[in-house]
Amino acid sequence: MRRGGSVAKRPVRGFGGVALLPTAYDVATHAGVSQSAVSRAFTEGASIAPATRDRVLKAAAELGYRPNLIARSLITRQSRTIGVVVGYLENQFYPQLLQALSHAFQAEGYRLLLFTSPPGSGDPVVADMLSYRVDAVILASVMLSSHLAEECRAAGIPVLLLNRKTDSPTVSSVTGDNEGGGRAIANYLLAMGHRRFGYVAGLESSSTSRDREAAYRAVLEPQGFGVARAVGHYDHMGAKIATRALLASGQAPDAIFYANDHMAMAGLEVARFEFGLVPGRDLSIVGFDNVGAAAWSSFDLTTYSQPIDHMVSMVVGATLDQISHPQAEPVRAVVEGGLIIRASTRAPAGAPAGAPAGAPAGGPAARG
Amino acid sequence: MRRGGSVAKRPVRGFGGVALLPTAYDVATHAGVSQSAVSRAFTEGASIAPATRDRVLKAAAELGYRPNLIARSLITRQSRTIGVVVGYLENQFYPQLLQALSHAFQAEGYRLLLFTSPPGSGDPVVADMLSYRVDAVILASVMLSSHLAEECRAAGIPVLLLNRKTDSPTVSSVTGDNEGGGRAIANYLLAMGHRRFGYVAGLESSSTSRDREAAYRAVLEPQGFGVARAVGHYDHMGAKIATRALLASGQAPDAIFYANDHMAMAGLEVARFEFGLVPGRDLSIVGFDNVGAAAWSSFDLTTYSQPIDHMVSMVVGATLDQISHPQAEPVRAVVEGGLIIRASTRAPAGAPAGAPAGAPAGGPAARG
DNA sequence: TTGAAAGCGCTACCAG
DNA sequence: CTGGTAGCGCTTTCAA
Repeated sequence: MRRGGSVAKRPVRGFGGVALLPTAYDVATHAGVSQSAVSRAFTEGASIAPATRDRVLKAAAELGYRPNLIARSLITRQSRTIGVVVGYLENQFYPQLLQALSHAFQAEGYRLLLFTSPPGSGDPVVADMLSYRVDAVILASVMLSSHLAEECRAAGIPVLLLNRKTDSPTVSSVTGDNEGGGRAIANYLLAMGHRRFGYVAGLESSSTSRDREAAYRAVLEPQGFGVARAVGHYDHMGAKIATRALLASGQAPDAIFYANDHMAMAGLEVARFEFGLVPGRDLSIVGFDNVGAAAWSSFDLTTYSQPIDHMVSMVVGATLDQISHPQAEPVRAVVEGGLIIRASTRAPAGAPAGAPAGAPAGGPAARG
Repeated sequence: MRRGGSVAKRPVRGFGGVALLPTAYDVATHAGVSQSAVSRAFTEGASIAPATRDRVLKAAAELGYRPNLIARSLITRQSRTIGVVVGYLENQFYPQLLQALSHAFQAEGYRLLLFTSPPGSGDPVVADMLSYRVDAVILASVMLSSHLAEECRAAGIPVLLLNRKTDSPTVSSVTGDNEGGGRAIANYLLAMGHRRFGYVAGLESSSTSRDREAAYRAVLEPQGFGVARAVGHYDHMGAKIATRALLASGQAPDAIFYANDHMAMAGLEVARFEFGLVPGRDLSIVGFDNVGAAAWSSFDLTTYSQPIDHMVSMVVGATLDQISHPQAEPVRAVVEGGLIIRASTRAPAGAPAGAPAGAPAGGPAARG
């Protein structure tokens, strides 16, 4: 006997005074069918007569019933929940990514369980994603300890890295085209006549920053050009400090590539407001990501785009694949972007610095 | 008999080839205790002998066992999950809020289930938070249909509005001090000698925008000053268009208050780059929120702060209260901010426009 | 302090 | 197509 057995129009109040939601059992009684029938009525493609179904749905609506996804998860062993770990949301790229991820997964019937890694605490907080039985884990811009990766693997939970790579062969990753971007930027700056180059790294530990820098140098150094270098820690203030160091040096670079737009915007401000330089005339500043604010007139930043929608659709696809085929090979996708030329870089002789922005070149592509 | 009855060192592989995680039952067998004992070992303050507990924990570690929170939720009727609905993350205020919320709730042992409302689709997506049995719902910057609010109430799920109010007496809310901010801004602009005022609203439907405007007008209009007005739709481009309309008019305002920083930054760009005006000299521009970028040198924006940490700790406290005392009165907290004076507003005669930024005045406070 | 047993609300498998 | 029945993995009585 359940709760005194009576069926109420509205959620029954339990003995503690807390509201109890109606269950499939209540609906069944109300509709005069079995509890199984109620389950079927709410299961896509289940074998149930339309009439029965309608009767159940009507009863459910009257009682304000909704299937309890917790109970469903317990038996289906699918929580329809994706654990997402993001680091810092200051860099606009990540909120944009998060929003796109959320929409894309919602469209597939999944929800995001959000985990932010507070400064110090790495794994411990993240680790209990496993207790929540998320169907997959997506790590955007966070260190993944190999221990956690191993635990996820052991638990059969797919791990996907977004905008980050790892050496571990068991985890999939989706990144922008760091190599292509670094090369494109170097070539473009060379073509614009620059000869003194700088690079502001994100974090030394970041594969993303390293890959961009390596590709940039791979173009410049063979031609005999050195690259002045500073570390901006992916941070607004850090990038300002790095820029000051670069610009205050004897042979200050007149072309600086930043590991991302977030830092490039900070650098541009230092050049403009502290050194009185005009970006696009006295020096060129280039970022990476093409975040929304890069297009604002305060920055008008030349950058290499990371097409968020493509990256997200790629990672969603890979995630769903990994969920349905746990033994599938991990994916390592590189999504091409394109050089977006704006006013922060020197224009070719004869053209005004503030020339119209170029369209992104190239589309998405997966590469081995 | 479970799964053939054998206990493995590592997660057993089920028949479908999918990894099955060890259960409390497996751990019990391995440790030579009952399954109840395993449960107790993982329950804070349960009655269990230290020796037993250690034995269980050791066995659990060997098997890689983690309690299944889904199963726990089913019986405790607490998912330890908070549903958070955010609208658009372009405005940096919301990522900041989200990050702070996430950290604060994580510290209390709760996780955030993220729901973003795709343009168009309002309730439907959000509605299945109820199916996920979230312990509470926090709505930041999203319309709450009274229908959904009612459903939550019926389900006994507390609803909290963050940075937004409603007329419904059953939902709690935590907002910044829109009235105090609007007044402070008006008084400050008056004191700086402005006589032609403008306001750029967010959305007409937004209580936040309306409250700020009303307070602003309540100071200005009794003194005989009108307020030119445009709607920026809380959007970068919308704010630019609104600003153009204001500045192109015959009697253009020389002091414009924007419903938030996100729009104020756009407006400042229009004034500076399209109208050749120098903010802080030719006109004053004021925002609301004090987002991170407001302090960047490109904007150096005078604004009224919404102290995120205080708002978040307030909403977390209220949420936990509502969860543990479902019949508690809804909270309506207003968190005071302070006027942050930067270079985007005209300085008093004699002082340079780019005077050092002032410190926020006043601290947090809850008011009825 | 401990183990056995009874569910939480649901899905999935049976017969019918 | 339908109703019964057996669990999913856990917490929580209840006796011992």
